Amino acid sequence: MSLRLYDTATRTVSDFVPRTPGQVGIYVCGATVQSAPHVGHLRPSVAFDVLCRWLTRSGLQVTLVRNVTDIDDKILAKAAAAGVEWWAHAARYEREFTAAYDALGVLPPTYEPRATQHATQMVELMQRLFDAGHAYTTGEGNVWFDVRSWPAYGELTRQRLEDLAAEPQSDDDVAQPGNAKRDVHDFALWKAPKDGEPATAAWPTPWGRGRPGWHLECSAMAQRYLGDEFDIHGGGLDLRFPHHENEQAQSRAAGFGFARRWMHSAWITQSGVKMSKSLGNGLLVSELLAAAPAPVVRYAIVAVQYRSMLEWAPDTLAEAQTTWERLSGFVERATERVGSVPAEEVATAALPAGFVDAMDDDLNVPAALAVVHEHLRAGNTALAAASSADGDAVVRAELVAVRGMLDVLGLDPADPHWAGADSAASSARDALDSLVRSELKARAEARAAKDWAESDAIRDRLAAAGILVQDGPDGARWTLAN
RNA sequence: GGUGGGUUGGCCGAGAGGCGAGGCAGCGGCCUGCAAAGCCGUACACACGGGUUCGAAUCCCGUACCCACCUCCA
Repeated sequence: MSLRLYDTATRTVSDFVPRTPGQVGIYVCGATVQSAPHVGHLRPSVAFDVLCRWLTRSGLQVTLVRNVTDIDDKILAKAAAAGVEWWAHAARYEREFTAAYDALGVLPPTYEPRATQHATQMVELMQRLFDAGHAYTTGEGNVWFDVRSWPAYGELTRQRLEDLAAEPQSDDDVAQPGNAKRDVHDFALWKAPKDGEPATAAWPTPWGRGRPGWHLECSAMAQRYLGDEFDIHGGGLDLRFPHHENEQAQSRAAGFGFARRWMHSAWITQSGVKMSKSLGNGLLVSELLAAAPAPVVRYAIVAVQYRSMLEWAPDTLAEAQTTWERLSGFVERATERVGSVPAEEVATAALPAGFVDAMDDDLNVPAALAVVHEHLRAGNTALAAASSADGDAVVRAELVAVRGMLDVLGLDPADPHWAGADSAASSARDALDSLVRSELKARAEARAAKDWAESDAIRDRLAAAGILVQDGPDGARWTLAN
């Protein structure tokens, strides 16, 4: 295989060579489950889902770790404000994130570790840092990483300590009076409880009770599930600094190789500006799913290369909907013509070379979709003719090609995930089909008699009931209006 | 101040020295009794100013504007 991927550390696209042949380990920073998921959270979810699908399709065995940060300042603050336990607050939003991922067709990770369940690994990591002289404590529960002790600090994002803003970091990183950090840029490995925080939000360590720093948890969990060194570390663009820089510093200072490659997904913007809840321009996933079918939302996000800003324009969803109906319409009509294709065949058939090349080029999905559209046209053209052995062979070949390519993008319209095919809906559809067919039979007779008034009356009647009729070379077919 | 990213046609969005990506919307056809779907064709581009080159949207220099990270952030 000749997959090439961008690496944030080197800022170049280079050949992806798995650390262990045939296998790939990926760590992606997941959500801090402090509030409902919004459209911005979908970008890395979908981007790394496509990466994993492509790696799998390319024959690699993927181990994906996506963590859940279920303890942090905001969770504690919001839970306190709402008068609920912090862990109840976290659990609630973790469920919302899981539901959002599932709705969008994001395949579950191999492991989904929670920060609160890995205090042991974090203490072990801190001990290594103390032993190596890179950590120090300033009192009960407060443990810091000593950035001056690690000359490589800043290498991931090419920051020099003296160039960083000299102001204090977040509240947590400001040492208490009489409790001074050695350097303002030293970051928290472990945080002492603040006044009023529940006792359940602190864990014992040799340096006092407290809770995990945000950066430490990822380093500890990556090492726990992927080993000392692994292939790819991913996340959103905003995590590069300080989060990923700090992760790399503490893991390497502890003697681990850590991530061999860094990948970051770009923003979803509105009028060029990053969408985020703090700016009040974020769209909740629940709002999106109320506005459009889930695969339409996924298409809108998949369709842009993951390192490019994705502009969420007023008609983004409408456009995605049109395209999705075109894709799913072909798959439906082709399947009616040549019968359903086994999932196994879709998942293993050879993919068009142009599609493979595009995906191998740092997941150039827009270019890959251009290939999908080529095959879509070819399939539709074959479908426009009346059924014949040769023509149907073309239809089937294009159906397999289109579904295979879309499957890599998590967008195969015939995937049961999108069908919502429970047996009740299915039998209801069968019942409806027999009714509609008798109407269509009457219409066909009227048309044969050139009784256009009657023919159109039947079509109008069906349309009023939400059933659209389309005449084709082999007779009429019907679909439900959206 | 430091570190990065960007400016492509009405909109979205690939490309990255010569072969008019693709999609959506528009326009014109074909097919159809009509419609829908589909197919074919088609106008409108590479922020600005210089330069290199036989040839620049792509390379170089400069300018303008936009965005992001350096607090929490996907």
